[in-house]
Amino acid sequence: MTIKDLAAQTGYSLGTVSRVLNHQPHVSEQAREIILRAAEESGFQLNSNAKQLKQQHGTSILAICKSHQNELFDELLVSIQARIAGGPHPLTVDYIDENENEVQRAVQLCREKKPLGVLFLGGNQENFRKDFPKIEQPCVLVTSSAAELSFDNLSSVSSDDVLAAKMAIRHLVELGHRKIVVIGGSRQTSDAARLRYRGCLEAFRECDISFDEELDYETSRFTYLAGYHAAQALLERNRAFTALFAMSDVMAIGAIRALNDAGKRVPEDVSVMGLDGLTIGEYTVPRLTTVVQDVEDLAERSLELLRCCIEDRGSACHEIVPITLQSKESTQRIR
Amino acid sequence: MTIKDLAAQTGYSLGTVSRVLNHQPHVSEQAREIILRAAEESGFQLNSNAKQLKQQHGTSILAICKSHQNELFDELLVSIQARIAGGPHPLTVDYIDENENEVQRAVQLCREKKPLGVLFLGGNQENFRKDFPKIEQPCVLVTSSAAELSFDNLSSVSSDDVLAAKMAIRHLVELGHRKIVVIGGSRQTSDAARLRYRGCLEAFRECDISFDEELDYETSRFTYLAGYHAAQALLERNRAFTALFAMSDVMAIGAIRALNDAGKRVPEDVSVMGLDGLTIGEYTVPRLTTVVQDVEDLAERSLELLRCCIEDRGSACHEIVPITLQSKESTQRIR
DNA sequence: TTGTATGCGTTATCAA
DNA sequence: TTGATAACGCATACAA
Repeated sequence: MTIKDLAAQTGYSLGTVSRVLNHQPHVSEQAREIILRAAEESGFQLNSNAKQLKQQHGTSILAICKSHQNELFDELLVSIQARIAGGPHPLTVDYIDENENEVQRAVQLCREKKPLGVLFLGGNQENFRKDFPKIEQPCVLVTSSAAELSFDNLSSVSSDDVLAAKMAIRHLVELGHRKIVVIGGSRQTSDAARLRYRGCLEAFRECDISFDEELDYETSRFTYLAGYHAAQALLERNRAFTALFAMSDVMAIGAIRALNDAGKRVPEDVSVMGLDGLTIGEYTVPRLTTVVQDVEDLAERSLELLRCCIEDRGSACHEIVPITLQSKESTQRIR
Repeated sequence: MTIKDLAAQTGYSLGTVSRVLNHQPHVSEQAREIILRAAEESGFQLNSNAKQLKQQHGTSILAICKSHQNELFDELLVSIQARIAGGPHPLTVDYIDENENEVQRAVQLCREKKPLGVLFLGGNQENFRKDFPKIEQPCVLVTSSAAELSFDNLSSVSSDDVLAAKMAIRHLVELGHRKIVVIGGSRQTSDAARLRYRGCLEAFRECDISFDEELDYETSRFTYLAGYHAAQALLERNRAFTALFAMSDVMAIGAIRALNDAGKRVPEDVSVMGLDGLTIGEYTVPRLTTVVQDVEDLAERSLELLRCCIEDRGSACHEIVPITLQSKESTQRIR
């Protein structure tokens, strides 16, 4: 079934059918009605390959999701999908491993599929610096800032990672904790981890609290299991900490489980803080105290920035969305 | 950059360049080498729209994921993506709401994108019965059986839902529980919910346990929050139950939180069982006793069935993957 | 082994 | 307002 068939069927020409199907003007009401009805009845769909070949660009928005493990990205995707659903620009999601190069992948997909724009869920500055110039489409880096990169087709929407970590540490300090350990991502491969680590150090200095970068910090991947192991490693060092800050909720939940298994109660023996504000954190026992990145905000602003670049040819800009500390049950004042 | 440019650049003709790029025989080693190198250097990518327009079919596998909320599907997607990555058939994921008609959506996407095959993550028999005949591509329904539908291009890979629910109830009964309540999905819209409900009833009858379909059952969506509310509703009825079975881990985790908030301890006061075997269940406090659907198995068999239909033109078949009961900490023998 | 020519389904330009 | 026609980039049948 092609528009040619539809033309033959309705007695109109190819051109008229195409115009009707694209909601263009200069078509008689009668033609519009007849053709639309015929299309409806036969369940006709334009062939997007032909359409896009002709138009030299696709119609979809591409989302490249780095590490499906990070549940924050899942929640972001839900929100993005919900906003985009029903609209003219379907979302295509491409998942890649934490270790793959998201920018190279994007370069390939852009050449191949010519999407209208690209959303990067997570990403590494180094990769962008090297390969991003090959991309022409408007892009938005989500959850990480691209301000320093200053490409004119790369916007970004992120939280202030330094501040987020600072807020977490400060909260623990305000509760009277002075012996605090930290679980975080690899500072080499994750921008977020690097910035949050900096936030921790600044907060410690600010509050005049000692922190041994070797003994009080443990590197972990962003998974429950890695968080679990990291907490175990910290326990084995016998640093007698009263509080633990994990750079992501997933790690924090893994850590709480490890503490429990080691006979420590949370929050009575150890206060635990997370960062992200995942839904699951509201249902754990105890509920997780965390610094919330507003998923709805991130999704909304990302799409708005992308839309603005695509439709209005606006130029790149970099937004920081506000974060909030949500004090729940996994932290308490030291006795 | 098109193969025309590449032809001009290397001095060969369009046809030769195309043959090289498609790894066809009847090309001299020299031509192959020169053209491949030129393509490499310029980072050339075939235009997939033109290619697919010509070939009359796409190259990708389409996954339609119903309800992103269900974390089991997320885990499945990770596993599927991992298996498919790097292969010749990229995965395109399309998320739709729990209430949308996945088959109509598939019909549209199949006409438009002509994928090689379709994976349905979740689905409703009714929808298939009505609209599936419009689809020509080989498809696999994952997590739900399509045996009764008997379309010759629709395979399925699923767990035995009736048995899974039976195993859960039996386990609780073996621990001495006789007052058991159940949280489940809507039996109208979810096949899994309907079958699991049947399993519950059979187990109750088998064990000669009374179960009031009105008072001991609560319908819930497959989310933490809905599980939470469902448990609250059950508590308010004062049925004095000692065990609760939730038809999904997500609901179970929500229910545990509600029980805690109501001052009930799990498992001391109430034993709770889930179903799915999500990763998060290993990290909750207490760890969740559950009936595990093997995600790796489901993913592996689904892709294999699809591959077999696509490449070897095999016919549809319906597999059941084994499930296992994993007894953890959220259930205990009644005192 | 290589080159040439045709058509895939659409959009867009131009003439009617 | 409509219809004819030329491209879009590629695969492929056929000719050389």
